[in-house]
Amino acid sequence: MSLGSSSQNLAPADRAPTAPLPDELNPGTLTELIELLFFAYRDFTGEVDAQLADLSFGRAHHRVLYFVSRHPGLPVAELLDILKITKQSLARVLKQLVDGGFIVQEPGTIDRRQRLLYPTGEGARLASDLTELQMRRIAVALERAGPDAAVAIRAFLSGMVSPGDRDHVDDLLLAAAARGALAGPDA
Amino acid sequence: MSLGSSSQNLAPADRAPTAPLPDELNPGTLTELIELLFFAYRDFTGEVDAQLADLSFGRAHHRVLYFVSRHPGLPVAELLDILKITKQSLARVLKQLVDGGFIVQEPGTIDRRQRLLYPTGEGARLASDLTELQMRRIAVALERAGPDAAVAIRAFLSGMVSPGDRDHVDDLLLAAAARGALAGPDA
DNA sequence: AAATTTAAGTCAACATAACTGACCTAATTT
DNA sequence: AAATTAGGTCAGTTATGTTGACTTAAATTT
Repeated sequence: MSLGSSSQNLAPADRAPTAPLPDELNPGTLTELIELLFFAYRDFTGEVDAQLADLSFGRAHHRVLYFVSRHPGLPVAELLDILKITKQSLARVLKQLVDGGFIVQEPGTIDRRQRLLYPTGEGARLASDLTELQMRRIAVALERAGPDAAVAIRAFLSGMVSPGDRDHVDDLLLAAAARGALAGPDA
Repeated sequence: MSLGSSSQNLAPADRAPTAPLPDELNPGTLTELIELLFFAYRDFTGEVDAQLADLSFGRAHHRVLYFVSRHPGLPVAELLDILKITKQSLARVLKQLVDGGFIVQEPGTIDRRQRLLYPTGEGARLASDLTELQMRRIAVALERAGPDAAVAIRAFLSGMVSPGDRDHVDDLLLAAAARGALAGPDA
């Protein structure tokens, strides 16, 4: 439409009667959210990356360990679909986690071709430690947003997921919630 | 709406009198937000990555082009601080953007050691195209969250930034808003 | 029962984006 | 004049991803 960045108080002339979208959806607000998302994610992952560097693991290991701990019994194909990487990429990282004793692979009982992934005790403990760091950060952010905002924030983040994958993601979350996996530090 | 497991309407029995922290800060909610953040960011960046692959550019190029377009005249040191990478890492990517005619470097007028980074016309156009994709995605997500939530979401994302950097990030956003840079698709 | 498909693993080569460490130039500050 | 700072550069390394080709074993289809 028109507006430069935020809203009013420019030359009032060319502002005209065009006000079709709610003020919160103007480019200035959207651009700020884009930028904040970058900074938020940079630090959200950076903290955990730093922790993992001590174990000579990287972000890729964390992602695998996280999803396996959160969804124990996850088949490899499902993990690939979540991470959107190739199985060759996964293989190296997964092997290191298995060799290190953080994850075990069990043949599936209904389909014995599958390798279902489970965290070991140590794997679960490590995952829980890292997740606790991230939960703390989220809790801080949530307090600043006002805890009432949690529902809206969840809707926002879910809305960022590509439509073709949104149902899948929601299913995953539902399944995990029903299972009560990785309940957290107090579990 | 979408919510996995939000709150009420479970068996009312085992809900008990333990409510020390606000219901929204329980581990289940925090873990869901962790997970949604991963999926949201995965797709938020994935869409743009796919676009850039056609130009044989990657996410690193996008980040540089984005910040230079959003903050024209950015000194190299400031960009390094934003991206939290080394200057050797930046060098390769920046060179490709300069060689490709997307970014120019001007010596600073007050401090002639500095190289201030500016987008070219083509650079600004490309940045704007990519940003428009991301704005659309954010707008969709914001509608699902309810546009009133924009303020809370901004507070949330800002709260995710590490405390030592939060003021710096807020300053950056303020400066850009005042400048009105990268006005959007119509600019 | 044989043929096909699927889940997973593996080997090899390669690309990108980060890293460390050492060193250089030019401009500014002390 | 000396020291510091902004930026650039060369060389080597690591982490994480990619294609493509091929294998095995289990399930499914014909």
